[in-house]
Amino acid sequence: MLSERRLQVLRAIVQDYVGTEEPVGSKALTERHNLGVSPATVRNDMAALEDEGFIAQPHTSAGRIPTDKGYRLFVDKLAGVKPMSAPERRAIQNFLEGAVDLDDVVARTVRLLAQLTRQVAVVQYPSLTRSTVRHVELLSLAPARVMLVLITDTGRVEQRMVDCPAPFGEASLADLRARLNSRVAGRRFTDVPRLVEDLPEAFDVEDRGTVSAVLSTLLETLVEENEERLMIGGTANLTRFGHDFPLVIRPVLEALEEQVVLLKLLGEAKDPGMTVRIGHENAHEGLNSTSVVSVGYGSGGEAVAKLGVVGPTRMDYPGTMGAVRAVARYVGQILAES
Amino acid sequence: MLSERRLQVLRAIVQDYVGTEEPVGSKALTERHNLGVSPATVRNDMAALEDEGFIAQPHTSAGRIPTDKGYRLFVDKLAGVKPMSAPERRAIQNFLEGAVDLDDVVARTVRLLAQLTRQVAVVQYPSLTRSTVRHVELLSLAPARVMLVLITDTGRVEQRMVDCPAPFGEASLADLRARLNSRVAGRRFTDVPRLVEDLPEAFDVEDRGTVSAVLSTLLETLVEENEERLMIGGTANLTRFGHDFPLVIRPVLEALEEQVVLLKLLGEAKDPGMTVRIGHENAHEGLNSTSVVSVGYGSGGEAVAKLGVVGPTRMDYPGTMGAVRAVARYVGQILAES
DNA sequence: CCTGGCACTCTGTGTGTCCGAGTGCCAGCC
DNA sequence: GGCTGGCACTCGGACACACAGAGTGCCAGG
Repeated sequence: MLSERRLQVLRAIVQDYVGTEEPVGSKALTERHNLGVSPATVRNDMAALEDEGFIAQPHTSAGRIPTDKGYRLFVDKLAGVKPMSAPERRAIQNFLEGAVDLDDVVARTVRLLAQLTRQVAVVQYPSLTRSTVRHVELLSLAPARVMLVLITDTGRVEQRMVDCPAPFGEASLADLRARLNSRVAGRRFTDVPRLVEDLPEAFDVEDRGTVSAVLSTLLETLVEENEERLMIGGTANLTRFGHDFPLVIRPVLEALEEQVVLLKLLGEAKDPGMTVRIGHENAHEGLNSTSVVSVGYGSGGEAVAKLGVVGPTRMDYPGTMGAVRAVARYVGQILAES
Repeated sequence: MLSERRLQVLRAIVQDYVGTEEPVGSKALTERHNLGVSPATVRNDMAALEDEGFIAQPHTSAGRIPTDKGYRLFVDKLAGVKPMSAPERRAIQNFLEGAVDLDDVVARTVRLLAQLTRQVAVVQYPSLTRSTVRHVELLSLAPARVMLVLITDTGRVEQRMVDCPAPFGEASLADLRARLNSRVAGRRFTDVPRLVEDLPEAFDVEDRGTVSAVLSTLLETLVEENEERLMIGGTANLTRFGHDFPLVIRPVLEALEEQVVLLKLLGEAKDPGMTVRIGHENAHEGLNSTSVVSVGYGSGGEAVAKLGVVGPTRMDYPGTMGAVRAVARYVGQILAES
């Protein structure tokens, strides 16, 4: 196990490197943090930390920079989450409260996160699978064409076309609409399948085909997780990435355009609390030089989606985590209220 | 007026510079394009072109690069639009035909444009103001709360909450729904206001407040142009921008995140055909080193929205314009079919 | 176990030189 | 009058080199 002082040295290295973006040497360390020991001692500690793989030298006779493993230890053991100040919290709340609809909530959240962390923000739309049905609407657009509109408790609206196997009268449609809503309104998505299972039986034989078609489209919509949308913002912050610009930034931009990748990224974070994935811990190769801080958020106690930021591994972890957590909390509140 | 040969020289300079990204000198020009004259002659022509402001030298004793004015002349007079090849056209069509809904159409269009042009693609969602109403749905969510859902002919769905001044019964709601739809379904947005003007009069006094509230929300939704959304993609292509990377790319990324800026950008292009804005012709400062190629598209003959690409002023204009035009045409087809 | 000292190793920077590409101009030619 | 070849000039990029500065590892002594 590493001695207490060595951990302190590691912490100091991470902090300085994050601040200066430059490899940090033993002398500078002793000057800026009063460790109470000489540079020579620190050098010994550094050598030990390097042996353990927590820090590395870009080249001989340069200072040290933390490795992914070093950041990991820093995040897990050496640093907490820096809480937002009261004025900051108030600002967050004010900014989010101005939102007029779900799109706006998400858009504002992205902006806010990007601004607070000065990094790339990613916000997933509240997921369908965990929310509840507010209302299902059926519209007859043509004799054999029905439009299905699903409205969720988070204010999200999904619409689908249904081609009917047989013409479907307005009366039947109204009947189906009423029966459907009385069964599923207010219920969780996961409960819907068994609640509507026997619904076709209540209809005349000639209508059952259409009813089944509508129901299966509804169920499809409910489980269609890959339809999950997300919004990103703050990509301009990528320019603050580092010196070796184009090579690093390119794969990141590419990854950010792949919704699938991002959804997987957020989805992977199983931890109910905050998840930090550092450098190579990210499965996607293009993100190997980035860290992802993500957390679930939701209306009420339960998480319905994730949000987070993507930034260089050399990031201010405590501050970023604090901002992410605070934003998630307030977005949850806003969603619960609306 | 410039002689024919000088125009040829300008065209050659633009083509070479776009290809190599390096200032082009007189000797290289005569070698690669058989102009039938010697380098010395070309130098004289270059001097003339420089006097007129069509080309410039980065420094003395370097080759020339086109100025914004030079590109402008090139686009207006010297180059046409390069049509897509038949296989390319087929590929576009196939790719777009796989789309399942409006979001998907737009998403695919963005991807396609970004891939074809290897630049940043911007696609505006079909605008509300020019399209027609397919259906208006009203749902009663609480005694004094109605949700208004507007479905357009392009498949777009907008929803709004309406707070009613007085409780509103299901019967009245059904009545309003029926009357509303019989009047506005299939009509253009711009016609709606006068079509519903006298609608409140058909209702009991106690319901008129609510009817008015619903109507005014509907009208708001119809004219709310700033709610126009758009989708962008291919930002990874920004990395191919040039050498002086971060300085140029940063403002571009920032501009791209400002929907307002982009909408204005597309909106400014008044030309019914294709519009090309080169460098400083763009009002937004951050885009002064980019060119924007945009065009309207729409279901049926009429343009309902715009799409385009943003790239370095040093871009392949004929090819880009060809791709943009072709994509716009096919998207229009797809929208008309669905 | 810490410390001061010392020799060593790099990188980044600045200087000087050189080469080549490209220019502008001029005199001559068609 | 316009095109051409020739020539002197300029400037940026590449290369070599020296040098200062920061940082290291190691060792002997407290």
